[in-house]
Amino acid sequence: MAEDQLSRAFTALADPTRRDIVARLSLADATPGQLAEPFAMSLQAVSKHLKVLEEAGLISRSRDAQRRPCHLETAVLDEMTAWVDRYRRNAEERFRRLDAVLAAMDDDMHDDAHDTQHNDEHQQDEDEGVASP
Amino acid sequence: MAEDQLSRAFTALADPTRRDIVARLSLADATPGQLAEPFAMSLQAVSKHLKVLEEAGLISRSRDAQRRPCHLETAVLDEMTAWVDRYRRNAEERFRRLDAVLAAMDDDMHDDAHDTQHNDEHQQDEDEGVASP
DNA sequence: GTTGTTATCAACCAATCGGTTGAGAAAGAG
DNA sequence: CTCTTTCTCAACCGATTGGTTGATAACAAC
Repeated sequence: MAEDQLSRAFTALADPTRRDIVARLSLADATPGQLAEPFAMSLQAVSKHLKVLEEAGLISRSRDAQRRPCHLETAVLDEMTAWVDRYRRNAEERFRRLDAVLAAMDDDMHDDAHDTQHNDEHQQDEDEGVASP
Repeated sequence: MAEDQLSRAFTALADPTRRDIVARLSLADATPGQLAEPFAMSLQAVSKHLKVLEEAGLISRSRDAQRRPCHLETAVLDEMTAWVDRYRRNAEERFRRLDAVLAAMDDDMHDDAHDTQHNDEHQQDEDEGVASP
């Protein structure tokens, strides 16, 4: 299964039922019973979904008599946007540089034959070590 | 399986191997062979991962002789951050209002007994309709 | 043509996922 | 105490996942 935090978080949000739960918890805390009500599935199934969300760190649960109200935690959501945004920015920065190179080549076409050395596809820093099997 | 775009995208990034591929593609386009090289798994396995990423709309593939260079697409990454950020903001805005209510209650303690009606947990707009089974 | 390289397709397999039902724990109400 | 409500745990089931190996397609090089 998904071993690390980020894998658990993405796995959790990969399910539309769980995304709907997160969407509703963003508006108000709710008990498993309240969360299960609009779905055409058993309370036990929703309970499993909540467990997945909790183990991903996306929600926390307190206690109120028999009830176990669920609360959305935003820290892991932050980590997710940070990850996605980092690589989106990497890519867009790369495209921006490529556009600049193409523009320079276009200039040379109209200008003269300069010795342009365009040097895209260079390596940068890297984290998230090579995935282990 | 994951039927909608967002589910496919989150599912795709739920796997550490695929996240590593995305990370490297954010720096430079690469062929399946180049992408498979650092992994301790077969080229066929990586080819499957690329198929998942492609069907999620996260990468596109062109053609160069036998090679099928992969290119990271940023549009779906944008949709993912948009989704996550929306509900993170919902939650944080809600917490901010709750803090305000608590501060007002604290004021009343020091002030006098006013007829404060604090009205959190109200409903807002909602999309992502109730998930179908 | 044949050979070599690159990548995908197909079939298989163990493990996981998302649901079910049934039993039981935990707490308030009579 | 018993009864009800709320929720979780356990066992089961079919479908999907993530890997494997083997065959094959597509193209370059010879």
